[in-house]
Amino acid sequence: MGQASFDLRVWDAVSLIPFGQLATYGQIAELIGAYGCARQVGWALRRLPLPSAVPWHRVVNAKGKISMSLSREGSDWMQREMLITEGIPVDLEGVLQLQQHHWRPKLSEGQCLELAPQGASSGRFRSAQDAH
DNA sequence: TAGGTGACGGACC
DNA sequence: CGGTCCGCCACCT
Repeated sequence: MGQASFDLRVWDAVSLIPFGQLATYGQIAELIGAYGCARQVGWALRRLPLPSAVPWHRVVNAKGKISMSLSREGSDWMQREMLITEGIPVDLEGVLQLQQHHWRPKLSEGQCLELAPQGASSGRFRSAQDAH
């Protein structure tokens, strides 16, 4: 059950990203109180059924690139198309101008999620180092 | 069951 | 800039 709620929290956070803006995997992890779990955010998005109303395409890696991978079976290229349609230029390597479109969530928005239930606490996510 | 592989990220060179 | 390592942990042999 734990994983399902983690996925929902990720999808909820991603849904907050405004049109035309971008967030990183790590940023989403931090937003839901799972600092350091960027990799799992990627898995949660991988589990998102497509097509979806969740703006999953607005999540890129911290290097300012779309994470390209054959294992994505084309969703990476779809992501590129969707971002371009939103007015965010992306080159053929998946590189984009993260700084110019980076979403800076307002404190109030983040608080809503940080206070959200952390699931039945399977103890899977570090808490000791959350003191970031 | 052990080991390899990532939709990650940060440190370091 | 690029490349390597490492911590992380879900998934898949």
